[in-house]
Amino acid sequence: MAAQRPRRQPTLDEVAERAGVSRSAASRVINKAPHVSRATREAVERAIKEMGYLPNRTARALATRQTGIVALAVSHDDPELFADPFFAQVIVGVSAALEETDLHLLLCLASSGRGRSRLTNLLHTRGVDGIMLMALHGDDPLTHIVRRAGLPAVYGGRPLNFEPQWYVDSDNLGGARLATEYLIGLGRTRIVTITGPMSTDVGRARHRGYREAMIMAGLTPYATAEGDFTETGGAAAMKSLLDSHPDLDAIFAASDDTAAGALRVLIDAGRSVPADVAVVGFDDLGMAERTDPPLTTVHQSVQALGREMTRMLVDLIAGHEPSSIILPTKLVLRDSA
Amino acid sequence: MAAQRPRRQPTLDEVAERAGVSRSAASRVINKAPHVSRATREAVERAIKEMGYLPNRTARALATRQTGIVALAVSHDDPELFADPFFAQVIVGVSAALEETDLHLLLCLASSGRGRSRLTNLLHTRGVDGIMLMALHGDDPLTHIVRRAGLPAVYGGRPLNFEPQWYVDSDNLGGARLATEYLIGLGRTRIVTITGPMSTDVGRARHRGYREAMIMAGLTPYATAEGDFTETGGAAAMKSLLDSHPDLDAIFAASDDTAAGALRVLIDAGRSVPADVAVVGFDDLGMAERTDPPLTTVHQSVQALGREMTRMLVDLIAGHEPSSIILPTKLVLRDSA
DNA sequence: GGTAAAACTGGAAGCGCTTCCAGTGATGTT
DNA sequence: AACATCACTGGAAGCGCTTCCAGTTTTACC
Repeated sequence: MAAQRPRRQPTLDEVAERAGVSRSAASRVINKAPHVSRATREAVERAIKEMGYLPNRTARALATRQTGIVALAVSHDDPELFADPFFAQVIVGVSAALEETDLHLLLCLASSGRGRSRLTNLLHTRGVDGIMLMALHGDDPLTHIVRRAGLPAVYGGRPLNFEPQWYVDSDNLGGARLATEYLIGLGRTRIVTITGPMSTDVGRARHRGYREAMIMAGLTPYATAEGDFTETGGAAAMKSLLDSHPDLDAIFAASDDTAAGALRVLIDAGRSVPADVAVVGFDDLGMAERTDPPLTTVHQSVQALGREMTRMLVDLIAGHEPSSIILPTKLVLRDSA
Repeated sequence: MAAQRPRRQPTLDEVAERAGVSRSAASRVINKAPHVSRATREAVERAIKEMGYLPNRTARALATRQTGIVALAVSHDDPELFADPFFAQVIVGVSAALEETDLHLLLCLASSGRGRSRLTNLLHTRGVDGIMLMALHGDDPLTHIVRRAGLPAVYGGRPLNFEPQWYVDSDNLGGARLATEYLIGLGRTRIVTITGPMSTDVGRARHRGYREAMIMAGLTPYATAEGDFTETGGAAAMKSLLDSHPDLDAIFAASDDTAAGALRVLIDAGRSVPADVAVVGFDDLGMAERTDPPLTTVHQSVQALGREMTRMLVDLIAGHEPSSIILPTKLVLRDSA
């Protein structure tokens, strides 16, 4: 048995006929437009209720040139990246914000070439009213496509190469500085950092925060190893740092995963945390509570990121002029520092 | 400065005019319909290329009554549930499958009442061509709505109250049996289980698998405590089991989070794992590798779940008659048992 | 009571596409 | 040579809604 044939939804014409008014009148009451007499409105409302009428989205979209859908695009070569809890949090934030509107969320994991061209097509064919972009790599062609499509667009996090007109970002620089200053305040001086990929803005900003804090405190940045935000990357970096600077006494890791990897290596090397080596991470997306010892880390509010991106996009679509936002980060003290 | 005005996309009429043919002819070549002469096709194709024409999605949707969008709905009261890595994996699977089609994914976190009514509206207004439903609680009104809307629908996991016509599910029963049999094979006899919520089908199926394995082996199910799939829930259940059955020698936990909580309590209570107590979890979504000791667990392929749901829905939309699927689970041996 | 302005109304023209249909010319069959 | 058949074509009628506009009624005000 196939899906049961739905009984056809009534159309506006039918509603109008039943209410004994013209289609335009009916349309006006549905859209709460002015110039509708009380009698007309009530007749139409009654007919709507009786017939269970709901306006057809597509038809309305065609007439108004508004789809009522916004896209969230995660453009990254590795589809598994999406498994990072970061995105789930973004989506929770986005959804919460959309719930206060009439917009729906279209999710686009544009990893492959095909995925990207599908997204491009979606934009060019006016399949959505606006787009939120995340995790672009530096010279993502999507950037140009979005521009050329002239579609309202907001960025989550800044791409490396250019400053988008509208973006929401966490205060990575400030957070990194905060973390490093805290380590300095603890009396540590041989503070090293494991960065994220230097090919990303996040990676660079968090590194820069570390350097600035060190220099402002009159210390020299003790050592740097590049990680990739992953646990294994963190472990590898930790090993090489331990080799080259065995006397290090604190670490600022650019992500909690990185920190977790570092932590493991440190323990294995017989260092006690935080007594011998203090460790601070970045993100605070759950993982930080589950390391051993629990991780002191810089908290960023990812749901807020999603929420603010959405609000910004909604504003943009409504024709307003929002301004970009940087969300504060804060230090969360646990046991690793 | 507002988003730059996009230069208007050319329409089919304009393409037809440029190619010197009628609109219907142009439409035919775009849709690769028959009855198009070579000359016509080439003229139209040239015009399309020259003008950079792309058919307007909405207009096409109105004419064909197909939106080219499918929904994935997560209907659950707690929006945070979505943060569970499970859903990210589902989405990766869904996206991969959709990439081979011309469909896009609309994601609907229908937690609040408002969220649900927005979803309802989306369905009734024919905003999507089909829907995948997940995480419904027993008597979710969505079920009826979907039915009434007569929309192609597939379920991810079975709801408690009824067997949907089309669903994809992991073999929870079989997995639980596998886990328990393994513990039995280890020579354990005082095997307890911490279940998921008994108000869910997953919870019940995994419990039933445990009981069946025990009974088939001639053992009596030693003790059961109800958990809620979370780490804290697992810890609480573990405590009470340890109280009432201090001599237990193995645990089948209905999820890895549950197992992690149990593990913590066991270690704190001075039991060694797996020597004193063997522990097996369920899910294998990353967490299992990070517990101490790493968790022996039942692996379910969540990406496959997403992928198969999608394929099933696509089939359904195409008018075919797919059949429901149960995906095998398998035991992954690590150190906890 | 007369006028100007305002409120209301329905007809009609879109939005950009698909698809049915009747008509044309080309091809094939006896 | 007459006929049926087929591929092709463009006109026209949708899909279900919004919105402009011109006309009609009401209201407000002197």
